[in-house]
Amino acid sequence: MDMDTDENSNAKGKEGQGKLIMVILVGAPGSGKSTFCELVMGSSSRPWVRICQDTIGNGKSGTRAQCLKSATSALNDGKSVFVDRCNLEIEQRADFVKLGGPQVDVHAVVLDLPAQLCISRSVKRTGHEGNLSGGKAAAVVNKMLQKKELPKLNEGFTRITFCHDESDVLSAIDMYKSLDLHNMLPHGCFGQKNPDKKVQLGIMKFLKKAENPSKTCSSANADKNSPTSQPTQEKRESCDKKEESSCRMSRNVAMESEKGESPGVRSLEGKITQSDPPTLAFPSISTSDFKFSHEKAAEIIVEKVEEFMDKLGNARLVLVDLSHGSKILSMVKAKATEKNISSTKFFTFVGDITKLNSEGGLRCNVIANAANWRLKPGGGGVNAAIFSAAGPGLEVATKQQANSLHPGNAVAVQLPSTSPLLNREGVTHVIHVLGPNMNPQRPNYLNNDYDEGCKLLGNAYSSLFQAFISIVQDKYKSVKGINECLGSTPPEPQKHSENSHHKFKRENLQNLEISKKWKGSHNSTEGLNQNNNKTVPKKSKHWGSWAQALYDTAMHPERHTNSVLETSDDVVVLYDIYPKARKHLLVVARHEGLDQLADVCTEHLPLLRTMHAMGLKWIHKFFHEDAPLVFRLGYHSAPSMRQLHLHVISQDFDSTHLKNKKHWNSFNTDFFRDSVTVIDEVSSHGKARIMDDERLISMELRCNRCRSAHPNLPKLKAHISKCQAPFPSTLLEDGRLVVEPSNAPLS
DNA sequence: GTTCTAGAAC
DNA sequence: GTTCTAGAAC
Repeated sequence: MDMDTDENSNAKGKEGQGKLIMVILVGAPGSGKSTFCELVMGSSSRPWVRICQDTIGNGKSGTRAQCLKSATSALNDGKSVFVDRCNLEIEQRADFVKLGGPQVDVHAVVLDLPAQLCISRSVKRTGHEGNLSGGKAAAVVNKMLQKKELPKLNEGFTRITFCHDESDVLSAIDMYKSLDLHNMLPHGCFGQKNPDKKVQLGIMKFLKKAENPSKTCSSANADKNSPTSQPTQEKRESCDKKEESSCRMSRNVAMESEKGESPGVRSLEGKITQSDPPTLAFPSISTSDFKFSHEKAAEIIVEKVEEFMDKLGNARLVLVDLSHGSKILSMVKAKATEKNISSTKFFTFVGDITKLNSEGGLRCNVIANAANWRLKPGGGGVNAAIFSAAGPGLEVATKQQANSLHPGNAVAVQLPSTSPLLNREGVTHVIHVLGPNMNPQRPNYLNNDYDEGCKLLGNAYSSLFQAFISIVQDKYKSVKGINECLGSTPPEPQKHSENSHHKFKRENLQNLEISKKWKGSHNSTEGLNQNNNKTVPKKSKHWGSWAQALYDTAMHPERHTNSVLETSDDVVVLYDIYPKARKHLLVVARHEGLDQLADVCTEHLPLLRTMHAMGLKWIHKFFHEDAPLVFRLGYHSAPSMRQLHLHVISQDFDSTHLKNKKHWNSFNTDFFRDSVTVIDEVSSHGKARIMDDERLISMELRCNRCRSAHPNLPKLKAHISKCQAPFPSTLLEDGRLVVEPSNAPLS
């Protein structure tokens, strides 16, 4: 977070000279709003008035209207104003924002501190005016945080400062303290950590979070910055003040909990703080539904844990299992003891991985999920439990990272700010891991090939632990979107951006994350992409001579009468000369300059609909003349041939021209953009989503019906010629698959 | 987009 | 030895 007040205030000082400031504090009870105001007002040369809804009612509870009135009159008196109320929802702050104008800058200061901390402060609070104390505090804070809507500039704020921890808060206090009557703070968004993902997609930008200057300017506070950290230490080491004792404590925690004794409700006592060591809780991978040998798995777990010991720093790994009699836990524990692995850094724990904090008193900022290859909720066991506990946001956030996972890989997903798993359990990331499968009933069955299986399981744990270490090493290394903050000056934007970008790319590859890009045509976006994300291809693409055939046909259909089936003002229809299925034709747009899907925007919607309708018309012709076929209509994310063309292709893929992986995957992964989806996306976002990641094309070969994997193309082709499984449900939705009416429903 | 072909994988 | 993939050239 940029708290570089000297430089910024000098630079912008003149701009808003003499203006008043209204600071709308945003934060749950116990987040420190009142303290913030008091500390600023205690030593500021600018006249401030604090409007506090808790006190304004003179004993009764105050109202928003009273606060508004009071704020207005303070501003009229030439005073700057703190609006000291929770203001967590847009609606709650809207009327205050309206008071801004030429004479008044409206700022938000967001005290987005850990829920646990707010709760513990609220519980302990005695002299607070709001009288929110006692056991109800936790419930109230949690409820309020569920509704939290982080402020955005487009609500009318000129500046938003996000504070995520004590040191952010102290820096922000210093910054506001330093304001006299004349200087102002630069406009924009500062310190945001969890941008709105939906918006982020549109203008994704990888940006290193700038070094936090507060670390230097308030270093004196940093050490004692832990009124929050003290209780934990005291609690954990209550029987012995010495360092070594914490090892024993940790071991005790593990051992005791396995006997069913809860270590306590630390969350409500405020014992859980940011100073808790970073902890990864993970289930045993592959030993449950995937029926992997427990003995072999235990061996691998301990081996991998040992391998990562030195890289952990103060971080911890915890193997979690729901059951008390867990065979895998006792095996792992025995082997770990045998190998003298530090029980501070690694221990086992019995409990529900989605309730480790609230029920087990074990704070884990990262948990691993034994995911399925599709990274979807459901199934059962840990996967179902984690997706359910995390709320729908996890699926959305996961989708933004990857569509699928190969055995042996892991992908880390940051939980959205609304996730109950984050707010209740303090889990910031879920790392999905896919292990090897020894269950013939499940995908990627290894047929008891334990050579391969052990290798994959080892890889799975390596990927998991590495992903965890990456999260710990730099919690700000994650993608930072800038959404509405565009146009504002990001704090020290160039300082580390390139470095972190490379790091991020490395991680991406390692984790097999598949990035989804919206190739925007907004100027601002392109500028950013060019500067900061070199992986986004430029809009203008060079087309080889062999790529011009469709363009030529579209522009001069009269020269191609032998191949063209139909011509209209907008499109030409022709058979693909190298059909990849029994029926494969192309509907080619005739608009000059419309080379590919990436060039399509809102103005082309009518054209897209025309192309789709033309495709359907021809499909219906085939229905009358051929064996029952199923069709799909769509575009390649990155076509080889110039000129926008819609593929209309039957789903048998029975063709000698289908010869390689690219042929298959270009029609059977997300690289293929369904026409229906494209029209939806262009309608709602103005652009279609482009998925031209090479990894999609090199993905394993999977049957388009039963999704079984096959080692090479001939084997896949042999399989699909026989497979009669129903198509995946996602394809059956919204008319992506076109089936002859008499032949429906598919099953 | 395809064809050709070296060499990896079986 | 044969099958299959993947990169270069067009």
